[in-house]
Amino acid sequence: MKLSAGMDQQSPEGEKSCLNSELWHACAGPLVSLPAIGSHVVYFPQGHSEQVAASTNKEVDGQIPNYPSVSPQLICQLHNVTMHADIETDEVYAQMTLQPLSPQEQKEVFFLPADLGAPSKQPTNYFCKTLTASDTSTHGGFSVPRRAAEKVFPPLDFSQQPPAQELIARDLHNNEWKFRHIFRGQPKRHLLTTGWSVFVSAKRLVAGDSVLFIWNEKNQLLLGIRRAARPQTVMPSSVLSSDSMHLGLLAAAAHAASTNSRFTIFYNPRASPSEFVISLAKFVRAVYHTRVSIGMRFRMLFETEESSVRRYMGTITGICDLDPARWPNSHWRSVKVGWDESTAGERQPRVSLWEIEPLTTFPIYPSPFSLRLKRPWPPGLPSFSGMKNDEMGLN
Amino acid sequence: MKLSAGMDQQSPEGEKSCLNSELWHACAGPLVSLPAIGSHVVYFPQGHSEQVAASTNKEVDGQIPNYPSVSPQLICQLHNVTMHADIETDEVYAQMTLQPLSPQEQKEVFFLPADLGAPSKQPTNYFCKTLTASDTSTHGGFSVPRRAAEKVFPPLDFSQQPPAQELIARDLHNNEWKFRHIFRGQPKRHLLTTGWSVFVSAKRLVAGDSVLFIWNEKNQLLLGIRRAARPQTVMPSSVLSSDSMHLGLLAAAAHAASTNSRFTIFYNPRASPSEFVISLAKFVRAVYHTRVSIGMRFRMLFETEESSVRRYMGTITGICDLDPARWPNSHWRSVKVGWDESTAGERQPRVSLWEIEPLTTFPIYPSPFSLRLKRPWPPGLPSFSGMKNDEMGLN
DNA sequence: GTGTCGGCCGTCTGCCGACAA
DNA sequence: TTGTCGGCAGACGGCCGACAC
Repeated sequence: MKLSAGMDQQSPEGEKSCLNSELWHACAGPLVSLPAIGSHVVYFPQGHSEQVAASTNKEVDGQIPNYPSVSPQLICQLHNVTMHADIETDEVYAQMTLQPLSPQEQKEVFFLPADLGAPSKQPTNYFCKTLTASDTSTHGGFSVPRRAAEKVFPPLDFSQQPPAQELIARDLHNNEWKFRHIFRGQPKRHLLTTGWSVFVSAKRLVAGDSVLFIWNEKNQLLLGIRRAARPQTVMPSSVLSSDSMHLGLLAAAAHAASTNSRFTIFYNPRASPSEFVISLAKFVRAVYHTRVSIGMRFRMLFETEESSVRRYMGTITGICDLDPARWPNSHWRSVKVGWDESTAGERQPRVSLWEIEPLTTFPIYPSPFSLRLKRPWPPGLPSFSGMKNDEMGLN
Repeated sequence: MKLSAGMDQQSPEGEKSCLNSELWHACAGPLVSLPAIGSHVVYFPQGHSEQVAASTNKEVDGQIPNYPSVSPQLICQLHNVTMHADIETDEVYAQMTLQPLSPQEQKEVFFLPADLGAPSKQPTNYFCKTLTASDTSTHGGFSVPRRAAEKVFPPLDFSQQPPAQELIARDLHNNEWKFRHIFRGQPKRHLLTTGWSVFVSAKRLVAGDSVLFIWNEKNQLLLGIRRAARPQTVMPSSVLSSDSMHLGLLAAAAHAASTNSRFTIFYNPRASPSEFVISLAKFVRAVYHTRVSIGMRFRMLFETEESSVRRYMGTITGICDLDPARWPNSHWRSVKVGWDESTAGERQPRVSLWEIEPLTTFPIYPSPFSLRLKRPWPPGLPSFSGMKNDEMGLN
């Protein structure tokens, strides 16, 4: 497939471009938000590198230089965002086309009105169930939790005995799946029978994976899957060494930054430890309009098993560079934290400023951008490098 | 998985390092040879790039610069070669650790004795069959070609009626597969029955794929597969954009060349259009000890359906750079050719010198290295760049 | 309210030789 | 010589309520 021109990367052949946004976001999870097309964003090569490391099961090697040297945060215009799903696995990912701003453009953009955007809406009429051994066995069908069936599926005609109907659901690839929905048994329960096992084997679902049904406002039934985090699920690519991949993303960013040209990245919400393309407004608010200090308490959102959110509390224990040698003066995971709950071993010991809500006794930013920047841009610097300590009063 | 140190990349966790070499080579095909560990090789970033393009279904974009600039051919020491097979697909690939030589080392290596190496031996007791619709259907078993069964399988005890035995074969991952081998029917034929369908579904084989049985010298039965070239089989990676991958391999080679440090590449014999790591001896012989010109006739080896080799004839129609802008003075696919047979549309219009056997009326190199190099190395140049025209008397 | 099981059909897997290419 | 088929027997898929947690 020969492409016309430019560094934009098209979807693979045959991929539907009209992928259902609601379903994509439901599969991606409640915490994932994609910045708006045309908006300004901050891109973190370190975070991108973490995603590659997670995808290849390979940490960044100590001997890979930051080569060629790239700023730890690039302000870009987001020219395009497209939602995709892997044909084989249904894994959701987004493709973004970014264009680094010139130093002049970076100065100007700081005075534009804030574009905080709307957080992505999770669908309201949906449910998500983790599959049991019985659900995935060939011996039977799928047991639908009662509240879920009543909320999400069309009502059954209870004059029939037993009440039953055919459900037609569409997945991320717009494929159609038909299920017999029946209410039977003693005690009575909702079941999906005929059609269910075809779906399970086609998607290669196993106990522990989750399925997700949405009843949208157009009265369509949508169907997504989320695979359980299996330790061995991500295979190292046999295409390119992980070292080359890390160098590749750095080189792509460096080349784009030096020529102010576009480059393309993929964001895998469920594979990546953290979002690494952040809306500029969110970044500015967190980094320049929020005062944090060691000992400060904060809250942070996490996703639950059932695809909803809950807050965990913690305390800031330090503020310093994650990787002082290769990424000095980076805001990426610059905050060291301790978590209140004892199961905290699963939560990362370092977070970025825009991921947390510091708890203060007084509102320090009554409305966005009501506080002026003392110094909107360091005169001599083309990027954020070196700005952190000056602006935040740290150290 | 945290690695100890260095830029060497280890196998994914759990991968057997003692992968059977015979079986790997049989799956890779008769034309694939891996240079010996410790030997000197020439690495072609262009060829590596072609492999990435083939794996991502994405041509190299015209706007990707050769960035940072790399020599089109790097002389390296081959520190390590390991054979691998993809856990999901059984696709064979090799991982190589290469270290570019310093300019001084490059000069010295030209005067070392030639190491032409032995071509990789294909096993003798083996057969390869393309699966029919009946072979892959759930309705029956596998029909073993008579000559194949008699040559490769242990002899049956014909005193039984019908004669039958259990065969145990091991695949690339050293997994065991059991088959009932029976000689029955009217007319009599060899069949694999019980166990066959488990294998077909586990490996997801379809009609058109091939299986390969080897009876080795340790009296073990080995079993490999080769999938048919399906147009849509290679998915674009959702990990890294293909542009970044191309930049990554160039950056990795450039960094290694500038620091004389090791780097790691993957070679997929059945995905890559051509080998891009060539033994130095083969390269030197083809480029400096063979005289070719436009109009010259040549032969070239190709693999057949049945995993043997045959020669096609052609005529040299031109000798020039494949990509003069980004890769000037490269020997990669520098020879334009026309093929004798009318089905020639499937064979590439450009080949490299070491892939062909020019037909001459007199032997121009009675024994390797009997001709001295007029000028072993261009004094001012650290690499092969600019050498081609001088040394070969072209243009 | 829901996960798993025994029971019980019905369909499809899978082994056989027939037959033809 | 070997690819495909009809025939047939048995295994397993898949629908049901029972039962327990």
